[in-house]
Amino acid sequence: MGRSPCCSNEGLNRGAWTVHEDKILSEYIKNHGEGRWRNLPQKAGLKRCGKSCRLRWLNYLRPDIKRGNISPDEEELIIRLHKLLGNRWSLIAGRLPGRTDNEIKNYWNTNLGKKVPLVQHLHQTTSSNTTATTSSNQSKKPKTNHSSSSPGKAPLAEMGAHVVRTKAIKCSTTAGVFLNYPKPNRTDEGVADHAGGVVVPSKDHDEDKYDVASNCYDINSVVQGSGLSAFDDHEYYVNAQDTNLSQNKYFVDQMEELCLSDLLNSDYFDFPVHDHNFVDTYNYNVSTYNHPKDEIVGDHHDNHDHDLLFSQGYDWISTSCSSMTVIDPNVGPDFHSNAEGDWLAD
DNA sequence: AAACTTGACAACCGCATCGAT
DNA sequence: GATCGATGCGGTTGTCAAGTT
Repeated sequence: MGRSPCCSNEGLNRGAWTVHEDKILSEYIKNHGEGRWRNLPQKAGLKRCGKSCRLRWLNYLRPDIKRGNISPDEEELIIRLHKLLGNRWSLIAGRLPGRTDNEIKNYWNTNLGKKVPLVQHLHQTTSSNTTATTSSNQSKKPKTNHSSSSPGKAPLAEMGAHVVRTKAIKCSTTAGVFLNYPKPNRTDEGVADHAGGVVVPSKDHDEDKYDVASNCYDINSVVQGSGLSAFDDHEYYVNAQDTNLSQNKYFVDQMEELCLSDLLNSDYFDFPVHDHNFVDTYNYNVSTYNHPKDEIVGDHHDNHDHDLLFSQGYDWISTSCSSMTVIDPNVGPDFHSNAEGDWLAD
């Protein structure tokens, strides 16, 4: 019944790794590379389960691990990313070069989970009164006792934090909703930059993805269910190797300014327009946004500054326009949003 | 100084997802 | 399309050091 454990525990070491074990593992991976974790212990001569080896390598032995205290900048970024992404530790870690998901998770649980509710509360009480009413009731709840092991969960819910709710699906196929990326105006010449738009599910096709209980929308299921090409987080917007803190902060700024989750959590059902002209605009732009490993976009360009987005967009848009509402501030006439960034205003 | 509490972090576990067949 | 092994993710637990009583 059920699946068998990844490895038999018989005769295997558990608990803290010794220096000797670390050395064996490091040497083995240096010579043979990562992967094939299940067979690795046997081949390397370690009495550990493959999972344990993988974890040890990823969280501790990897050469690019950044050691030392979390800087204030990193802390701020963690807080903001957590507000946007929730407990998607691997995604958050992807924006913090050299940090591991485990490290960030631990840091959150022991530090930020306790102090962030206070910070967010202060921010919320001084910000404009545009948040959804569903969160306001929750924010008035007295602070409850939280398990020490997961202090980050309840405060977010109580604060009505605007988390993009997603399934705990693998990072490599996590869907993204991207805001404010450069994309073209349609002009006589063809392409010019302006503020980006938002892609949201359409009511007709994706209503079932809406979680009424939590007043959230399951972005992943929307994208997957719509037959869309999902974005590759690692490559598109969580590539630690290609990013730095300031870039990542910019990324978060863009997300926050437009209150992504407000939009998703609120009244997008009322958005009226299926703008196929805009879809055409995107298609027009596809070749501008290239990705190193992109095989969908035929043309290749040097511009990797924008490889955050749309290298798979061609397929994404062209195959799914019938089930998507594409919102563009410069195209659609009558958009409304709760978002504080009011480019969707009348 | 001993007992107890708390914090920090490493490690484990179960499950979801991917990708090959 | 179904199955299964490999992998990755997030929640949870275990352990130890530091701080407090």
